[in-house]
Amino acid sequence: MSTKPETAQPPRSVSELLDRLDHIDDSLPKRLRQCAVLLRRNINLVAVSTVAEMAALADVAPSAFMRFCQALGFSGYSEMQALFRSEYAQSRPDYDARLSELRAKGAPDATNLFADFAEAGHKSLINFTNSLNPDQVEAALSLLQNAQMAHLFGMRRAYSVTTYFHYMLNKMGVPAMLHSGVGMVAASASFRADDVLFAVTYAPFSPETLDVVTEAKARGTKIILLTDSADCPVAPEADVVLVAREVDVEAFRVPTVSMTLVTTLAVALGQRVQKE
Amino acid sequence: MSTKPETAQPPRSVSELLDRLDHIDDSLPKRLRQCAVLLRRNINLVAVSTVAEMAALADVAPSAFMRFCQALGFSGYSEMQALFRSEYAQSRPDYDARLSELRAKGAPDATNLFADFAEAGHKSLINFTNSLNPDQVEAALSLLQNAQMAHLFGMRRAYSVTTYFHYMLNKMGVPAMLHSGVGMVAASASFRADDVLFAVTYAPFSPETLDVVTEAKARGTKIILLTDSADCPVAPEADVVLVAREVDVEAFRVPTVSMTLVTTLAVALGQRVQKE
DNA sequence: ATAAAAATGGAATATTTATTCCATTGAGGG
DNA sequence: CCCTCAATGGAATAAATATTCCATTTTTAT
Repeated sequence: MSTKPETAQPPRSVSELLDRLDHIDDSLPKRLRQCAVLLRRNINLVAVSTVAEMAALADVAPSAFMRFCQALGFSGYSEMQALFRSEYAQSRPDYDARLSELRAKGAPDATNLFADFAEAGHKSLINFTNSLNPDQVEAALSLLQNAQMAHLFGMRRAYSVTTYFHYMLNKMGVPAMLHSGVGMVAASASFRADDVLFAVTYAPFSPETLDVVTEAKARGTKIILLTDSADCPVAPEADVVLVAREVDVEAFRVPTVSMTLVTTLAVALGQRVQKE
Repeated sequence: MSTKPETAQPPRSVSELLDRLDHIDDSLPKRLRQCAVLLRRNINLVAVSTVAEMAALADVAPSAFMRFCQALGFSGYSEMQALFRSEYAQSRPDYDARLSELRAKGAPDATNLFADFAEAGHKSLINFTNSLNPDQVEAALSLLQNAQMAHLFGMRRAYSVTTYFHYMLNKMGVPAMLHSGVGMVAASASFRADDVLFAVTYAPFSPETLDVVTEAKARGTKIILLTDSADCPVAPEADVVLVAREVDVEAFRVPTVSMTLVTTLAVALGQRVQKE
């Protein structure tokens, strides 16, 4: 109400802050924009860094970063940092504590093991989120949506994933067929050119799945491949390759990312089918 | 090498710190033990709090907390905090940033959806870890270990879970039988008194699974029930009930916790079987 | 091309926060 | 019961950090 209240009230949450960032982004002078870019890319650092450190990362003088905070509506860096710190403290209320308690000597092996697998799950989800390519997901969705029928194929550990995908697709009203591979040598007999094959296989890749992909290719069926490594021998045959790498614990894995991805695909498809 | 080097070198990681905490815990004077307890329960706060705040939480003078840090081998609070800050900065390298980027307007729906499911997965794992009861897991393990045969039963969404459990148990060399429920009205015919039934069912509970549990009970077969609510009608019949609640997104769920739990059980069993 | 306005970086200052010191209290041993 | 030594809390000091100020540079408008 006095000088130049770019934005009168400070943001009350990190997401509110990011919104505000979107709005003023263009009207910002050079140095302050550098700060904005850095902040977007490193919001996680604010809670544990000093202005000087943030400024250095943004390649900007501390005073510039200071002005940036004020342009955002804060009284200064401290006020902004307080926001991040409180959100951080709330977001993991007692999880870390619980983990440390579990890992303390005295906790049974299995409990420790669960803690390890849970941690691996977190990391897997984080890694995948970081490397997620929206275009590929879109491509997979459009193949699935345009197909007459989705054939799901996966052996061994991959079978659970196709099983869940099948359940979800059914639920969403999307035509899908689950191939179990057992006693179904002729699975590929039903593949048609206007179908899509959703094949899941992890290293070491099961020969059955590789064969099915090859067969599908020959029949002109579109192919989506869900695997854990871009080195999968049939990757070149696929129209879309989705790579879901799971962090392991003593060489064992939970298909957390695959399950999450497959669920996402099914729900997204369901939404699109309904809109038609 | 001079005065009283309780512990010469400072811990180099948070887990190393916790180890050290275990060792010196007993020999600590009253106030310092308060600090130790508080630290165990709130390790997540160190990165974003001042000594004064930590001391207040521990109900201790700042100088006492200071001495506590030194007893742990640090030169002071700052050095200890630096450890937590660097681990924090590394653990979520750019995940928050990525999430905010994904959720920004402009990202495709499916990508946003994945971010939501990933977030739900994190929360589910955290919740379960927080409420995990080691005794129940131990009880389940001992039933599985002593059984002649483990019968796995689950319909619909639960089927993927039993499917994966079956795969893992096979891999670990534990005798297990997967019942699909389809065309197997007589599943329970094979239940024996020295077997165990591992039944999985989520609300709304499928009648087939409830029947199978009832039948198993009648035959004297031990029962482990994995479900998402303690209200499951057959919970009273079960010898062990494992409750895995999944956080949902628009009423849809990924069975992240169930898959993780089942994997844990299988691996833990495998380790025990090998040791025999 | 020039003046006015905005932006910038560095240095000075204020504030917060960590750390040390010491007088007082409390516990354990003879 | 007294002496000794460890432990404690509060106050004093030191260090780190945020914040402001201002001289200088850069941009913009005319």
